[in-house]
Amino acid sequence: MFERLRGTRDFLPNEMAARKKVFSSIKKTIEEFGFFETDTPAIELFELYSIKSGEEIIEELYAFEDKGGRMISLRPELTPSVVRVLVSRAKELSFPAKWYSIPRLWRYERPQSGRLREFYQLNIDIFGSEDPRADIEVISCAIKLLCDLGFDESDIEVRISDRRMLQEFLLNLGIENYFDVLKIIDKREKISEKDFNEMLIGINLNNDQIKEIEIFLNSKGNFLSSIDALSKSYKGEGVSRIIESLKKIAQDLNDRGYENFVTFDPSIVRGLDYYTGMVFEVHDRKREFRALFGGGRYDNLAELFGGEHIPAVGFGMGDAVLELMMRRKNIWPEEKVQIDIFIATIGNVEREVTKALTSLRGSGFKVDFDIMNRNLSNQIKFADKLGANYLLIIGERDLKEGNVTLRELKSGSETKISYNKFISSPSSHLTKVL
RNA sequence: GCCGGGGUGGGGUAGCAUGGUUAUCCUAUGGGACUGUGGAUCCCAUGACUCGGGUUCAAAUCUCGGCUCCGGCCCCA
Repeated sequence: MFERLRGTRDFLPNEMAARKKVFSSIKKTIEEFGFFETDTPAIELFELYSIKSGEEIIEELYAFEDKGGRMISLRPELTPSVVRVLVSRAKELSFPAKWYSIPRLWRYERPQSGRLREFYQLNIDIFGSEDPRADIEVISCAIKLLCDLGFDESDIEVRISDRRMLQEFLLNLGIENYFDVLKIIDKREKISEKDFNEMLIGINLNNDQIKEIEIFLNSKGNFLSSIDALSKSYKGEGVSRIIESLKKIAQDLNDRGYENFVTFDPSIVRGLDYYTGMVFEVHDRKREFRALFGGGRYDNLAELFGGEHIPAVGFGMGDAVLELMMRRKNIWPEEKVQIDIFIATIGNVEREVTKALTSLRGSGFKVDFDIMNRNLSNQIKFADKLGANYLLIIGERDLKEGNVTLRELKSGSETKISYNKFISSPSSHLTKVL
Protein backbone atom coordinates (compact mmCIF):
# COMPACT_ATOMS: atom_id res chain seq x y z
CA MET A 1 0.00 0.00 0.00
CA PHE A 2 1.14 3.49 -0.79
CA GLU A 3 0.27 6.64 1.00
CA ARG A 4 -0.42 10.04 -0.37
CA LEU A 5 2.48 12.46 -0.25
CA ARG A 6 2.33 15.05 2.50
CA GLY A 7 0.34 18.12 1.67
CA THR A 8 -1.37 16.61 -1.38
CA ARG A 9 -5.01 15.68 -1.96
CA ASP A 10 -7.03 13.05 -3.78
CA PHE A 11 -10.36 14.03 -5.26
CA LEU A 12 -13.01 11.33 -5.43
CA PRO A 13 -15.83 11.74 -7.96
CA ASN A 14 -18.20 13.59 -5.60
CA GLU A 15 -15.46 15.92 -4.40
CA MET A 16 -14.33 16.50 -7.95
CA ALA A 17 -17.87 17.40 -8.97
CA ALA A 18 -17.99 20.02 -6.22
CA ARG A 19 -14.65 21.56 -7.22
CA LYS A 20 -15.68 21.58 -10.84
CA LYS A 21 -18.79 23.53 -9.95
CA VAL A 22 -16.80 26.12 -7.99
CA PHE A 23 -14.18 26.47 -10.70
CA SER A 24 -16.71 26.88 -13.46
CA SER A 25 -18.48 29.61 -11.53
CA ILE A 26 -15.15 31.39 -11.17
CA LYS A 27 -14.29 30.96 -14.84
CA LYS A 28 -17.66 32.24 -15.90
CA THR A 29 -17.28 35.46 -13.92
CA ILE A 30 -13.76 36.07 -15.15
CA GLU A 31 -14.72 35.54 -18.76
CA GLU A 32 -17.53 38.05 -18.32
CA PHE A 33 -14.76 40.51 -17.56
CA GLY A 34 -13.13 39.72 -20.89
CA PHE A 35 -10.24 37.58 -19.69
CA PHE A 36 -8.95 34.64 -21.72
CA GLU A 37 -7.61 31.41 -20.29
CA THR A 38 -3.98 30.41 -20.77
CA ASP A 39 -1.70 27.72 -19.46
CA THR A 40 2.04 27.13 -19.23
CA PRO A 41 4.20 24.11 -18.38
CA ALA A 42 4.26 22.77 -14.85
CA ILE A 43 8.07 22.63 -15.01
CA GLU A 44 10.43 25.51 -15.69
CA LEU A 45 14.11 26.27 -15.40
CA PHE A 46 15.08 26.87 -11.80
CA GLU A 47 16.62 30.23 -12.77
CA LEU A 48 13.17 31.56 -13.58
CA TYR A 49 12.52 31.60 -9.84
CA SER A 50 15.98 32.32 -8.51
CA ILE A 51 16.41 35.44 -10.66
CA LYS A 52 14.34 37.56 -8.34
CA SER A 53 14.40 35.53 -5.12
CA GLY A 54 17.97 34.29 -5.03
CA GLU A 55 19.33 30.77 -4.76
CA GLU A 56 17.88 30.20 -1.27
CA ILE A 57 14.46 29.83 -2.84
CA ILE A 58 15.48 26.30 -3.76
CA GLU A 59 14.59 25.29 -0.20
CA GLU A 60 10.95 26.02 -0.94
CA LEU A 61 10.76 24.52 -4.40
CA TYR A 62 10.32 21.08 -5.80
CA ALA A 63 13.55 21.33 -7.76
CA PHE A 64 15.71 18.64 -9.32
CA GLU A 65 18.38 18.10 -11.93
CA ASP A 66 17.14 16.54 -15.17
CA LYS A 67 19.01 14.09 -17.38
CA GLY A 68 20.55 16.91 -19.36
CA GLY A 69 22.03 18.41 -16.22
CA ARG A 70 19.63 21.35 -16.10
CA MET A 71 18.15 22.53 -12.83
CA ILE A 72 14.39 22.23 -13.12
CA SER A 73 11.61 23.23 -10.78
CA LEU A 74 7.94 22.51 -10.53
CA ARG A 75 6.28 25.90 -10.71
CA PRO A 76 5.64 27.45 -7.29
CA GLU A 77 3.75 30.37 -8.81
CA LEU A 78 2.48 31.32 -12.22
CA THR A 79 3.60 34.90 -12.72
CA PRO A 80 7.20 34.21 -13.82
CA SER A 81 5.96 31.77 -16.48
CA VAL A 82 3.37 34.16 -17.81
CA VAL A 83 5.85 36.99 -17.94
CA ARG A 84 8.33 34.69 -19.68
CA VAL A 85 5.72 34.00 -22.37
CA LEU A 86 4.87 37.65 -22.63
CA VAL A 87 8.46 38.76 -23.04
CA SER A 88 9.22 36.18 -25.70
CA ARG A 89 6.03 36.76 -27.67
CA ALA A 90 5.53 40.48 -27.06
CA LYS A 91 5.90 41.31 -30.74
CA GLU A 92 2.95 39.24 -31.87
CA LEU A 93 0.63 39.99 -28.95
CA SER A 94 -1.83 42.83 -28.83
CA PHE A 95 -2.21 44.81 -25.64
CA PRO A 96 -3.77 45.10 -23.20
CA ALA A 97 -3.74 41.35 -22.69
CA LYS A 98 -6.21 40.08 -20.09
CA TRP A 99 -5.25 36.55 -19.16
CA TYR A 100 -6.27 34.10 -16.51
CA SER A 101 -5.23 30.62 -15.52
CA ILE A 102 -5.91 28.09 -12.77
CA PRO A 103 -2.62 26.22 -12.54
CA ARG A 104 -1.63 23.52 -10.12
CA LEU A 105 1.34 24.77 -8.13
CA TRP A 106 3.85 23.08 -5.84
CA ARG A 107 5.72 24.49 -2.88
CA TYR A 108 7.92 22.50 -0.57
CA GLU A 109 6.62 23.90 2.68
CA ARG A 110 5.14 22.73 5.91
CA PRO A 111 1.38 22.30 5.37
CA GLN A 112 -0.88 24.39 7.57
CA SER A 113 -4.43 25.59 7.58
CA GLY A 114 -5.10 26.86 4.07
CA ARG A 115 -1.63 25.90 2.88
CA LEU A 116 -0.69 22.73 1.05
CA ARG A 117 2.24 21.44 -0.96
CA GLU A 118 0.15 20.97 -4.06
CA PHE A 119 -2.72 23.31 -4.73
CA TYR A 120 -4.58 25.27 -7.36
CA GLN A 121 -4.23 29.00 -7.68
CA LEU A 122 -6.37 31.24 -9.79
CA ASN A 123 -4.29 33.95 -11.45
CA ILE A 124 -5.61 36.89 -13.39
CA ASP A 125 -3.49 39.62 -14.89
CA ILE A 126 -3.78 42.57 -17.20
CA PHE A 127 -0.64 43.34 -19.17
CA GLY A 128 0.29 46.44 -21.09
CA SER A 129 -1.72 49.14 -19.34
CA GLU A 130 -0.58 51.54 -16.64
CA ASP A 131 -4.04 53.04 -16.38
CA PRO A 132 -5.81 52.81 -13.00
CA ARG A 133 -8.74 51.31 -14.88
CA ALA A 134 -6.67 48.14 -15.22
CA ASP A 135 -6.28 48.05 -11.43
CA ILE A 136 -10.01 48.64 -11.09
CA GLU A 137 -10.87 45.80 -13.45
CA VAL A 138 -8.67 43.40 -11.54
CA ILE A 139 -10.01 44.35 -8.12
CA SER A 140 -13.64 44.34 -9.23
CA CYS A 141 -13.21 41.02 -10.93
CA ALA A 142 -11.92 39.61 -7.64
CA ILE A 143 -14.89 40.98 -5.74
CA LYS A 144 -17.41 39.91 -8.36
CA LEU A 145 -16.22 36.35 -8.52
CA LEU A 146 -16.49 36.06 -4.74
CA CYS A 147 -20.00 37.49 -4.85
CA ASP A 148 -20.96 35.01 -7.54
CA LEU A 149 -19.74 32.23 -5.27
CA GLY A 150 -22.07 33.46 -2.54
CA PHE A 151 -19.97 35.82 -0.42
CA ASP A 152 -21.01 39.33 0.47
CA GLU A 153 -19.52 42.39 2.14
CA SER A 154 -20.09 40.95 5.59
CA ASP A 155 -17.72 38.09 4.78
CA ILE A 156 -14.79 39.66 3.04
CA GLU A 157 -12.66 42.76 3.10
CA VAL A 158 -10.46 44.00 0.29
CA ARG A 159 -7.54 45.89 1.80
CA ILE A 160 -5.77 48.16 -0.63
CA SER A 161 -2.59 50.16 -0.38
CA ASP A 162 0.11 51.51 -2.62
CA ARG A 163 3.81 50.88 -2.34
CA ARG A 164 4.88 54.04 -4.11
CA MET A 165 2.87 56.07 -1.69
CA LEU A 166 4.50 54.37 1.25
CA GLN A 167 7.88 54.91 -0.34
CA GLU A 168 7.26 58.61 -0.98
CA PHE A 169 5.99 58.96 2.54
CA LEU A 170 9.10 57.33 4.01
CA LEU A 171 11.39 59.41 1.82
CA ASN A 172 9.69 62.56 3.07
CA LEU A 173 10.53 61.43 6.57
CA GLY A 174 14.13 61.03 5.50
CA ILE A 175 14.00 57.23 5.64
CA GLU A 176 16.15 55.53 3.01
CA ASN A 177 16.05 51.84 3.95
CA TYR A 178 12.63 51.36 2.44
CA PHE A 179 12.61 47.55 2.18
CA ASP A 180 13.62 47.08 5.80
CA VAL A 181 10.68 49.17 6.89
CA LEU A 182 8.33 47.30 4.55
CA LYS A 183 9.32 44.00 6.10
CA ILE A 184 8.52 45.27 9.57
CA ILE A 185 5.23 46.84 8.52
CA ASP A 186 4.27 43.53 6.95
CA LYS A 187 4.67 41.86 10.34
CA ARG A 188 2.79 44.48 12.31
CA GLU A 189 -0.44 42.51 12.67
CA LYS A 190 1.35 39.54 14.18
CA ILE A 191 3.47 41.33 16.76
CA SER A 192 2.87 43.65 19.69
CA GLU A 193 3.12 47.42 19.39
CA LYS A 194 6.16 47.33 21.63
CA ASP A 195 7.99 44.81 19.46
CA PHE A 196 6.98 46.79 16.40
CA ASN A 197 8.54 49.94 17.79
CA GLU A 198 11.65 48.11 18.90
CA MET A 199 12.14 46.62 15.47
CA LEU A 200 11.89 50.05 13.91
CA ILE A 201 14.40 51.41 16.42
CA GLY A 202 16.54 48.43 15.50
CA ILE A 203 16.88 49.75 11.94
CA ASN A 204 17.84 53.20 13.19
CA LEU A 205 14.58 55.10 13.01
CA ASN A 206 14.04 57.85 15.54
CA ASN A 207 10.96 58.37 17.70
CA ASP A 208 9.50 61.11 15.52
CA GLN A 209 9.74 58.96 12.44
CA ILE A 210 8.11 56.04 14.25
CA LYS A 211 5.30 58.26 15.45
CA GLU A 212 4.68 59.49 11.89
CA ILE A 213 4.61 55.92 10.63
CA GLU A 214 2.08 54.96 13.30
CA ILE A 215 -0.17 57.84 12.31
CA PHE A 216 0.13 56.94 8.67
CA LEU A 217 -0.64 53.28 9.25
CA ASN A 218 -3.65 54.19 11.33
CA SER A 219 -5.16 56.16 8.46
CA LYS A 220 -6.89 52.96 7.39
CA GLY A 221 -10.61 53.00 6.81
CA ASN A 222 -13.13 53.62 4.07
CA PHE A 223 -11.13 53.74 0.89
CA LEU A 224 -12.34 56.98 -0.64
CA SER A 225 -12.49 59.02 2.56
CA SER A 226 -9.09 57.82 3.73
CA ILE A 227 -7.56 58.85 0.44
CA ASP A 228 -9.31 62.21 0.65
CA ALA A 229 -7.94 62.75 4.13
CA LEU A 230 -4.44 61.80 2.99
CA SER A 231 -4.56 64.16 0.04
CA LYS A 232 -5.10 67.01 2.50
CA SER A 233 -2.32 66.13 4.90
CA TYR A 234 0.36 64.97 2.48
CA LYS A 235 1.38 67.34 -0.27
CA GLY A 236 4.16 67.07 -2.77
CA GLU A 237 4.22 66.27 -6.45
CA GLY A 238 5.09 62.57 -6.21
CA VAL A 239 2.50 61.85 -3.58
CA SER A 240 -0.32 63.76 -5.19
CA ARG A 241 -0.01 61.89 -8.48
CA ILE A 242 -0.30 58.61 -6.65
CA ILE A 243 -3.18 59.88 -4.59
CA GLU A 244 -4.98 60.96 -7.74
CA SER A 245 -4.78 57.50 -9.19
CA LEU A 246 -5.89 55.87 -5.95
CA LYS A 247 -8.79 58.27 -5.78
CA LYS A 248 -9.83 57.23 -9.25
CA ILE A 249 -9.73 53.58 -8.22
CA ALA A 250 -11.72 54.30 -5.07
CA GLN A 251 -14.35 56.37 -6.86
CA ASP A 252 -14.85 53.78 -9.55
CA LEU A 253 -15.14 50.92 -7.07
CA ASN A 254 -17.83 52.93 -5.30
CA ASP A 255 -19.65 53.45 -8.58
CA ARG A 256 -19.57 49.73 -9.17
CA GLY A 257 -21.26 49.22 -5.82
CA TYR A 258 -18.25 47.84 -4.00
CA GLU A 259 -17.80 50.64 -1.48
CA ASN A 260 -18.38 48.38 1.51
CA PHE A 261 -15.94 45.76 0.35
CA VAL A 262 -12.86 47.93 0.10
CA THR A 263 -10.70 49.47 2.79
CA PHE A 264 -7.63 51.61 2.50
CA ASP A 265 -4.98 49.93 4.61
CA PRO A 266 -1.38 51.15 4.39
CA SER A 267 -0.14 48.21 6.42
CA ILE A 268 -0.64 45.99 3.37
CA VAL A 269 2.71 45.70 1.64
CA ARG A 270 2.83 42.08 0.39
CA GLY A 271 5.98 40.08 0.82
CA LEU A 272 6.94 39.90 -2.79
CA ASP A 273 9.64 42.28 -3.93
CA TYR A 274 8.35 42.77 -7.44
CA TYR A 275 5.30 44.86 -6.62
CA THR A 276 5.67 48.46 -7.74
CA GLY A 277 2.40 50.25 -7.04
CA MET A 278 -1.08 49.38 -5.87
CA VAL A 279 -1.15 46.24 -3.71
CA PHE A 280 -4.16 44.49 -2.23
CA GLU A 281 -5.23 41.53 -0.17
CA VAL A 282 -8.60 39.95 0.45
CA HIS A 283 -9.29 38.61 3.94
CA ASP A 284 -12.27 37.15 5.72
CA ARG A 285 -13.65 39.79 8.08
CA LYS A 286 -13.12 37.67 11.16
CA ARG A 287 -9.47 37.11 10.20
CA GLU A 288 -9.92 33.45 10.87
CA PHE A 289 -7.94 32.40 7.82
CA ARG A 290 -4.88 33.58 6.00
CA ALA A 291 -5.23 35.93 3.04
CA LEU A 292 -7.51 34.62 0.32
CA PHE A 293 -6.12 36.80 -2.44
CA GLY A 294 -3.00 38.80 -2.88
CA GLY A 295 -2.01 40.94 -5.75
CA GLY A 296 -1.02 44.27 -7.11
CA ARG A 297 0.92 46.10 -9.72
CA TYR A 298 4.28 44.83 -10.95
CA ASP A 299 5.39 47.07 -13.78
CA ASN A 300 9.08 46.10 -13.85
CA LEU A 301 9.04 42.34 -14.03
CA ALA A 302 9.10 42.08 -17.82
CA GLU A 303 12.21 44.24 -17.92
CA LEU A 304 13.83 42.18 -15.20
CA PHE A 305 13.24 39.17 -17.44
CA GLY A 306 15.05 40.87 -20.28
CA GLY A 307 12.06 42.19 -22.18
CA GLU A 308 10.67 45.60 -22.93
CA HIS A 309 8.64 47.58 -20.44
CA ILE A 310 5.28 45.86 -19.95
CA PRO A 311 3.23 47.21 -17.07
CA ALA A 312 1.15 44.58 -15.30
CA VAL A 313 -1.43 44.19 -12.58
CA GLY A 314 -2.97 41.00 -11.24
CA PHE A 315 -3.61 38.70 -8.34
CA GLY A 316 -3.49 35.10 -7.23
CA MET A 317 -6.05 33.20 -5.18
CA GLY A 318 -5.33 29.77 -3.72
CA ASP A 319 -8.04 27.15 -3.64
CA ALA A 320 -7.27 25.94 -0.11
CA VAL A 321 -8.31 29.09 1.75
CA LEU A 322 -11.23 29.54 -0.62
CA GLU A 323 -12.54 26.10 0.27
CA LEU A 324 -12.11 26.73 4.01
CA MET A 325 -14.01 30.00 3.75
CA MET A 326 -16.78 28.54 1.64
CA ARG A 327 -17.20 25.62 4.02
CA ARG A 328 -17.35 28.00 6.96
CA LYS A 329 -20.21 29.86 5.27
CA ASN A 330 -21.79 26.62 4.13
CA ILE A 331 -21.62 27.53 0.47
CA TRP A 332 -19.18 24.83 -0.61
CA PRO A 333 -21.35 22.66 -2.90
CA GLU A 334 -22.23 19.13 -1.85
CA GLU A 335 -22.28 17.63 -5.29
CA LYS A 336 -23.10 14.06 -6.10
CA VAL A 337 -22.12 12.24 -9.23
CA GLN A 338 -25.15 11.57 -11.40
CA ILE A 339 -26.19 9.86 -14.57
CA ASP A 340 -29.41 10.07 -16.56
CA ILE A 341 -30.28 6.46 -16.91
CA PHE A 342 -29.21 3.01 -15.73
CA ILE A 343 -30.13 -0.09 -17.68
CA ALA A 344 -30.95 -3.14 -15.57
CA THR A 345 -31.27 -6.53 -17.18
CA ILE A 346 -32.97 -9.85 -16.56
CA GLY A 347 -31.84 -12.83 -18.55
CA ASN A 348 -29.84 -12.80 -21.74
CA VAL A 349 -30.62 -9.47 -23.41
CA GLU A 350 -27.13 -8.27 -24.26
CA ARG A 351 -27.83 -7.29 -27.86
CA GLU A 352 -30.89 -5.28 -26.88
CA VAL A 353 -28.85 -3.53 -24.20
CA THR A 354 -26.16 -2.62 -26.71
CA LYS A 355 -28.72 -1.10 -29.06
CA ALA A 356 -30.31 0.85 -26.23
CA LEU A 357 -26.93 2.14 -25.04
CA THR A 358 -26.01 3.31 -28.51
CA SER A 359 -29.31 5.04 -29.02
CA LEU A 360 -29.34 6.77 -25.64
CA ARG A 361 -25.74 7.90 -25.80
CA GLY A 362 -26.28 9.10 -29.35
CA SER A 363 -28.98 11.38 -27.98
CA GLY A 364 -26.60 12.79 -25.41
CA PHE A 365 -27.75 10.97 -22.29
CA LYS A 366 -25.37 9.77 -19.62
CA VAL A 367 -26.00 6.05 -19.50
CA ASP A 368 -24.63 3.10 -17.61
CA PHE A 369 -25.59 -0.57 -17.32
CA ASP A 370 -24.90 -3.70 -15.33
CA ILE A 371 -21.59 -5.42 -15.96
CA MET A 372 -21.57 -7.39 -12.72
CA ASN A 373 -24.30 -9.98 -13.43
CA ARG A 374 -26.20 -8.80 -10.39
CA ASN A 375 -29.73 -9.82 -9.65
CA LEU A 376 -32.41 -7.22 -10.33
CA SER A 377 -32.71 -6.11 -6.77
CA ASN A 378 -29.01 -5.34 -6.50
CA GLN A 379 -28.99 -3.64 -9.88
CA ILE A 380 -31.67 -1.29 -8.62
CA LYS A 381 -29.66 -0.59 -5.51
CA PHE A 382 -26.64 0.21 -7.61
CA ALA A 383 -28.63 2.48 -9.93
CA ASP A 384 -29.80 4.36 -6.86
CA LYS A 385 -26.25 4.82 -5.64
CA LEU A 386 -25.19 6.14 -9.02
CA GLY A 387 -27.83 8.81 -8.69
CA ALA A 388 -29.54 7.67 -11.88
CA ASN A 389 -32.72 9.52 -12.72
CA TYR A 390 -34.23 6.70 -14.71
CA LEU A 391 -34.05 2.98 -14.58
CA LEU A 392 -34.68 1.03 -17.74
CA ILE A 393 -35.42 -2.65 -17.15
CA ILE A 394 -34.85 -4.89 -20.12
CA GLY A 395 -36.07 -8.40 -19.34
CA GLU A 396 -36.45 -11.50 -21.44
CA ARG A 397 -40.09 -12.04 -20.55
CA ASP A 398 -41.34 -8.55 -21.43
CA LEU A 399 -39.17 -8.47 -24.48
CA LYS A 400 -41.12 -11.37 -25.95
CA GLU A 401 -44.02 -8.93 -26.15
CA GLY A 402 -41.70 -6.18 -27.39
CA ASN A 403 -41.78 -4.23 -24.13
CA VAL A 404 -39.36 -2.73 -21.63
CA THR A 405 -40.02 -0.99 -18.31
CA LEU A 406 -39.02 2.59 -17.61
CA ARG A 407 -39.01 3.77 -14.02
CA GLU A 408 -38.40 7.27 -12.81
CA LEU A 409 -36.38 6.58 -9.71
CA LYS A 410 -37.23 9.71 -7.77
CA SER A 411 -40.99 9.29 -7.91
CA GLY A 412 -41.01 5.52 -8.39
CA SER A 413 -43.56 5.83 -11.18
CA GLU A 414 -43.20 3.15 -13.76
CA THR A 415 -44.45 2.57 -17.30
CA LYS A 416 -44.22 -0.28 -19.72
CA ILE A 417 -43.30 0.91 -23.20
CA SER A 418 -42.40 -0.56 -26.55
CA TYR A 419 -38.70 -1.31 -26.83
CA ASN A 420 -38.55 -0.27 -30.48
CA LYS A 421 -40.36 2.99 -29.92
CA PHE A 422 -38.12 3.78 -26.98
CA ILE A 423 -34.81 3.28 -28.72
CA SER A 424 -35.93 5.03 -31.90
CA SER A 425 -36.60 8.23 -29.98
CA PRO A 426 -35.46 8.03 -26.36
CA SER A 427 -35.69 11.80 -25.87
CA SER A 428 -39.48 11.76 -26.07
CA HIS A 429 -39.64 9.53 -23.01
CA LEU A 430 -36.95 11.12 -20.88
CA THR A 431 -36.08 14.46 -19.41
CA LYS A 432 -32.41 15.31 -19.33
CA VAL A 433 -31.50 16.70 -15.95
CA LEU A 434 -27.83 17.34 -16.28
C1' G B 1 14.05 23.72 9.88
C1' C B 2 11.51 24.57 14.92
C1' C B 3 7.22 24.03 18.70
C1' G B 4 2.42 21.80 20.50
C1' G B 5 -1.63 18.07 19.95
C1' G B 6 -3.31 13.56 17.44
C1' G B 7 -3.08 8.56 14.47
C1' U B 8 -7.86 1.81 16.25
C1' G B 9 -11.13 -1.97 9.47
C1' G B 10 -12.62 2.32 3.38
C1' G B 11 -15.28 6.41 6.71
C1' G B 12 -16.89 7.49 11.92
C1' U B 13 -15.83 5.38 16.75
C1' A B 14 -15.42 2.21 22.07
C1' G B 15 -11.35 0.43 24.74
C1' C B 16 -5.95 3.36 26.81
C1' A B 17 -5.72 6.74 33.21
C1' U B 18 -5.16 1.09 36.36
C1' G B 19 -0.94 -3.59 30.43
C1' G B 20 -4.06 -9.61 30.81
C1' U B 21 -9.63 -14.22 26.76
C1' U B 22 -11.59 -14.01 20.17
C1' A B 23 -10.66 -5.55 20.18
C1' U B 24 -16.78 -2.49 20.59
C1' C B 25 -20.58 -0.33 17.86
C1' C B 26 -22.41 2.41 13.44
C1' U B 27 -21.56 2.87 8.41
C1' A B 28 -19.42 1.32 3.84
C1' U B 29 -18.15 -2.76 0.58
C1' G B 30 -19.12 -7.98 -1.41
C1' G B 31 -22.58 -12.03 -1.38
C1' G B 32 -27.32 -14.42 -0.30
C1' A B 33 -32.74 -14.79 0.77
C1' C B 34 -37.36 -12.49 -0.64
C1' U B 35 -38.47 -17.29 -7.41
C1' G B 36 -39.00 -10.15 -12.59
C1' U B 37 -39.53 -4.52 -9.22
C1' G B 38 -37.75 -5.55 -1.63
C1' G B 39 -34.05 1.63 -3.70
C1' A B 40 -36.83 -1.83 2.08
C1' U B 41 -35.82 -5.83 5.62
C1' C B 42 -33.14 -10.04 7.38
C1' C B 43 -28.73 -13.26 7.18
C1' C B 44 -23.50 -14.16 5.98
C1' A B 45 -18.70 -12.42 4.70
C1' U B 46 -14.50 -8.96 4.05
C1' G B 47 -11.81 -5.61 6.83
C1' A B 48 -8.11 -2.16 11.93
C1' C B 49 -4.68 -1.19 16.84
C1' U B 50 0.54 4.19 11.82
C1' C B 51 5.73 1.86 11.43
C1' G B 52 10.22 0.34 14.05
C1' G B 53 12.94 -0.29 18.61
C1' G B 54 12.60 -0.66 24.17
C1' U B 55 10.32 -2.17 29.07
C1' U B 56 7.43 -6.67 30.50
C1' C B 57 5.74 -13.43 31.49
C1' A B 58 2.31 -10.26 28.58
C1' A B 59 1.69 -3.82 24.92
C1' A B 60 -3.85 -0.87 21.21
C1' U B 61 -2.69 0.53 26.40
C1' C B 62 3.83 2.39 29.24
C1' U B 63 8.50 4.46 26.75
C1' C B 64 11.84 6.28 22.64
C1' G B 65 12.41 7.30 17.45
C1' G B 66 10.45 7.56 12.28
C1' C B 67 6.21 8.54 9.11
C1' U B 68 1.87 11.20 8.84
C1' C B 69 -2.47 14.43 10.09
C1' C B 70 -4.13 19.02 12.63
C1' G B 71 -2.57 23.76 14.52
C1' G B 72 1.39 27.46 15.19
C1' C B 73 6.54 29.74 14.12
C1' C B 74 9.95 30.76 9.87
C1' C B 75 8.43 31.78 5.00
C1' C B 76 4.47 33.12 2.22
C1' A B 77 5.34 33.94 -4.38
